[in-house]
Amino acid sequence: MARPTIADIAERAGVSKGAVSFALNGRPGVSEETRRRILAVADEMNWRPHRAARSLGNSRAGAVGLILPRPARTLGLEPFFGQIVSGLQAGLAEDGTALQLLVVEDPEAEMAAYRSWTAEQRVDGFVLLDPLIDDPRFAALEALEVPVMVLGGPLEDTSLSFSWADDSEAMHEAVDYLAALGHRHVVHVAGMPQFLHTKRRMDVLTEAKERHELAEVVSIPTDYSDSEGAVITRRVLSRRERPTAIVYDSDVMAVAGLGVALEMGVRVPQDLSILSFDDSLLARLTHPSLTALTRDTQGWATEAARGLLRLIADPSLTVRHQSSTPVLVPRESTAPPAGH
Amino acid sequence: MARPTIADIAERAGVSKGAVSFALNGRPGVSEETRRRILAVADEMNWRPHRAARSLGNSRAGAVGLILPRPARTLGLEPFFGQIVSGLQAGLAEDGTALQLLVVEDPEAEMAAYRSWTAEQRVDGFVLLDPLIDDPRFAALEALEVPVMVLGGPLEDTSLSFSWADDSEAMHEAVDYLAALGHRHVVHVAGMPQFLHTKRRMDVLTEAKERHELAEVVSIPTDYSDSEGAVITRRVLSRRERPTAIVYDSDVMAVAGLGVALEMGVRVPQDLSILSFDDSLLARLTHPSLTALTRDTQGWATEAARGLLRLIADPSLTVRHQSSTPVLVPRESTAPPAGH
DNA sequence: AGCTTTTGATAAAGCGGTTAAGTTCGGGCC
DNA sequence: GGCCCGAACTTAACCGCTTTATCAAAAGCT
Repeated sequence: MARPTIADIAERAGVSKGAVSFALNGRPGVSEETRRRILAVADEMNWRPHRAARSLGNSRAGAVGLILPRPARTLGLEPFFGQIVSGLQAGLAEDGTALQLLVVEDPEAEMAAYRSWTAEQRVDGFVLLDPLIDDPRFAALEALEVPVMVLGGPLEDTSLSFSWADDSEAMHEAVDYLAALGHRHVVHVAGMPQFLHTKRRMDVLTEAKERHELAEVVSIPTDYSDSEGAVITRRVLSRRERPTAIVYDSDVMAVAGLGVALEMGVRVPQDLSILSFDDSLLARLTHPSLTALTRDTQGWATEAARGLLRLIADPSLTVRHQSSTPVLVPRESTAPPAGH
Repeated sequence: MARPTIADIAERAGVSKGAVSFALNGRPGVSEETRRRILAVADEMNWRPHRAARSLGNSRAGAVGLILPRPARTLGLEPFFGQIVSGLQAGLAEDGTALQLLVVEDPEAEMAAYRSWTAEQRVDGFVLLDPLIDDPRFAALEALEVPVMVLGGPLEDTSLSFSWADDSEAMHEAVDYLAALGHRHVVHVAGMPQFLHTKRRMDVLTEAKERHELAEVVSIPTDYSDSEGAVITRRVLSRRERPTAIVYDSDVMAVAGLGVALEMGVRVPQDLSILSFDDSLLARLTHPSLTALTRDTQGWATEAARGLLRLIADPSLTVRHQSSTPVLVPRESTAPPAGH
């Protein structure tokens, strides 16, 4: 038989459609006995709710959107995305909510997608990655009045919910560690400067210079690509006065940087310490393996997903969640500088 | 104003709901003039079709499912998935179709998801990864009568559509190359033996032994993890008679293997050639960089997505598409064996 | 002119659920 | 006994869009 509908069940169980709906959704209006009978029939007929029909009725799409404004290839390159996606997925699955993915090429397309998915009621909410400084998306999304969970923060001047990890604290830990090892010349190969977390990391570095009386501390922004990571590394290692330590904002760049060091005959960690502000298989597989700030990205995303579900259930909420601070995992790529 | 519906448009344009529907969907039943007027009104009111409502009517969900039976963390580890996902996405986006992702822990959950998503009409079709030998999913999916595009093949004894790349041919190229360099002892660190493509690669190797009169050729199956890759490598490099070349079925394992070689003081490529049957950033970032069989994974997925869309439009079709064969890209990790 | 087609539009019936608003009925209470 | 009430169901409207049946008017044909 084709898909059974609640009408079929109703007929078979000898009750009305309404009663079936009550029974199946566990709400009052039917006796326990009737409920059991209806459930038995539904089960026997192998009934499943029709998503679209349900959505039409109660205006819940049963899905949330993740829109990534990145060149499509980065998705395959940055392990970060895979972890985020599977983490979100795990959190949403608890509720039977689906994750809809869209990769777009530019910010305009991203905004257009938020608008159309909202208008089409395709999703019940969005997850937003990489909040920017003065992010124009915030106001637009607030105007759309759609539940949004931002992965990053903390955010001010917005009613959007967010889940953040304390990058500043983590960066402190990293710099303190390098300073304790005796490093005085540190370069920070940063990510995109418009990203909120990039800025926060850079700020910590500036401040650390005074605190630890470091001789040199520079943050150099990049686009996160391995090639820029390599270029910058080559440049700073070519200067008369080399840094003795480099902090990279992603493991991809750190690995690229390590490659440049080897290529230039700079020994790691004897001549140069390398620290990655992002951990993944990549950081563990290299030789020497990379000291990294590690965190449970997947768990973070799962938490965020749960928050978003709460938000969808009660849009008046504002969820502000702090996940665990990244932790320094020392590996082989860091050591005291030569002559220390 | 809240979401405008076609009823609002109809009222404003002074026509019936039906006429509006005809006009918006570009089908006959309204005059050109009326159509333009209706479209103008719709545009002005910023109307968007309500997905659920549309789906209810014509039973198209406007989404396809990708269900991954993997431990969630692999998603973040294997660049392969990111490329597949973004590739599929690109193909589906051309049609406004969405991609729904689900990561499940085991094959039972996978099958359950196929069933429930089909029953709930949540998706119009599925993309299937990693076809197995005598894959039990095929029959189940055929029984569900839902459009399916398998990434892999070629498949026999099934009506499912597939898009494949010629692994055998690629493996031939790899082995021929190693043989030409003078290698006689080759180890193949394979993937999961139940995977169709793993088997095909292993078969080629067996056959190549005779063709090239190689002294030793073994395929050792693994679970694709970096740790197994490392363990196997350590084992074969510890034997009295070492292989002079190792072919890895994934770049993650190849990188892990490279690490073991370095750790054991085995020089690459002087003492050992390493070839990866999978290319990504990973293979390029290591030192030495890895010779790899490379292919346009993303493009492959995009093609497959298009095929699936055709299939959804006309379920009587069977799409059998062959994408380009992986190509050998020599890098620094391969060379003639010592003393050759 | 008289009749059949074609064209352009309408009204209404779903699609498969949810839900507000009845309807029945048995029981408790005065 | 009459009245009121809550529990257990039923009815029917509705969600937004598609589609079929219907119809009036214009156009085509002999």
